[in-house]
Parts: sequence; structure tokens; C-alpha cells
Amino acid sequence: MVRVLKELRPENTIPFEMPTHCPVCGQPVVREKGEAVTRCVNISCPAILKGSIEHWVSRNALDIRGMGEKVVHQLVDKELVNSVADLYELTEDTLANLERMGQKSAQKLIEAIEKSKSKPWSRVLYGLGIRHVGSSIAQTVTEKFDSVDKLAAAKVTDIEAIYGIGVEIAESIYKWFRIEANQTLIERLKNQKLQFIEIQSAASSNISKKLEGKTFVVTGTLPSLSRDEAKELIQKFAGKVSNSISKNTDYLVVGENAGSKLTKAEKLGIAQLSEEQLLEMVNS
DNA sequence: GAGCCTCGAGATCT
DNA sequence: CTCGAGGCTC
Repeated sequence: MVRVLKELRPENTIPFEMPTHCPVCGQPVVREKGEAVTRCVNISCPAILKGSIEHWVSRNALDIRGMGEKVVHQLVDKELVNSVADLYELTEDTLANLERMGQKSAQKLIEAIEKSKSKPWSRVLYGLGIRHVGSSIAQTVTEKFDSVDKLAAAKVTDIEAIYGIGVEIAESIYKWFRIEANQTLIERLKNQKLQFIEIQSAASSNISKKLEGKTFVVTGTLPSLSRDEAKELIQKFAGKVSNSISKNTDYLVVGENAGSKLTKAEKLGIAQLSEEQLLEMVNS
């Protein structure tokens, strides 16, 4: 890709101009120190909005099924949605009027939006799209700050005190909560009954570490668990999940239509488990 | 029934 | 990232 561009250029002498304004909304862009790129920081820029909504609905965030790229773009372009909080005020009829959407899809989508309200605080935090806060950091942060109110009130040094979190992330979170638009967003989402407090279920607070020290890889289609559910289950019991087979893999959980991972595991003589056997390991 | 959209899975690289 | 399957609209 880069090579092609160079070849197309008559001489390699044309300097690449760093954009000073957002190509989509025309607002000035900002370059953070130490970064090689500029970013649009206009919170109502359509491009930023689309990105943040796509992130909010994504698998590891609020997991709103049926809300794909096309739907998000339509909602933003028609100005039906100006922030993620607006998603919770959409009606079935509004959705059914979108291109390529019928009553049935609209109904399913409304259900998926409703369902997202029960997603845990860690996913909500990840969904907010704070710079440097990915799903793993969000998980770590919510283990120490079990509600937004506590996190919003925390000083940089409080956040930085968490093992595995440095100044950069701590400052990023701290700054995010000082922005007024973000504060009102949180208020709206609270009223819409999103989860901002970690519910300590009796099961998770006192769970055994049965799989501690073991590394798993999942392949194929399992009879009842989805891939992510299987991963979550393993992690819940302190096991590690990897995406590829290596000498360090302890078990391969095998489902229907397993591919090259099974072949490789056989070659390395790695123990195999069925979904049923995995469940037995954690339930025994 | 064709085409559109979303989603899961494997492969591959970093 | 790319492919293919499945569900839904039109």
C-alpha cells in the first residue's frame, strides 16, 4: 500500500502535509504530544460520532446485535442519533423506516438495545471509548473502582495506584471526566438505566481458581457455548486463553469443524477437551 | 428469489 | 483481513 503510493508519486519530494482541519467536519484538529497523527476532537463531528457509536455497540462493549455499520451511518446522517444516549430513545417505528430495515429487524434491534442495559459496568466503561482504555484496562479499573461515581471522583494518583496502570492512562481517564459533555452523557445513561455499579454476584466474589496456571485454546464450533462464552468461562476460573497453539498450550477445547489448530495440537501432543469435559473441570 | 447486511470463524501478522 | 453462512428486505 505504502509502496504503491510512493510509486504513483512522480518524485519522493512531495512532503506529506499534516492536516490542520478535519476533512469531515472542518474543525481544527489536535495533535497530542509524542503522537505522529492529528485527531479531530469535535464531539459532534459525524465521523467521530459514527466511530464512537460503532464502538459502543461492538461485541466487547455493549454488544448490540443487528446494529451494524449501515444502520449507524443512517442514524447519524439523518440526525436521529447525536450521542450514544440517543440510542436508548429510539422507537421501533423510527428504526423500521430506515433503509433495508423492516418491522422484524426493528423489533429485534430494540430488544438488543434493551438487553444492553444489563451489561456490566466494565463493558460500559470500555464502551465510552476513553483513550487508552481498552476492554482489558476497563476490566482492571472497574475491579478497583466499582462505580462511576468513585472513578469520576478519583485523582490521577488514585487511578495510577492500580497495578498495571501508568500516568498516561490515569490522566486520560481523569481528563475525560472533567469534560462537561461527558458528565451529562453519564447522567443521561444513568437515567436510562445502564449499569454504573459493579454487581458483586455471590458466585463471582467467591469463585475457585480451578484453571489457574493452565492455558487454553478454543477451536471449532462448540455445542452450546459460543467462542466468547467459552473464553469468559475459562477466564472466570483463572485460566488463560490464547488464540494460537504453542508448546505453552495445556488444553485445546475442540468443537465441530475444527481446522488447522487441531492438526497442530495433534502434532505437539496437546491434550484435547470437549465442551462437556471443560464444563466438568470447572464444575467438579 | 436475489441481493443486502451482519456475524462467526480461521489465518496471518505484529 | 477474508470468506461463507444465515436472516431479512424488497
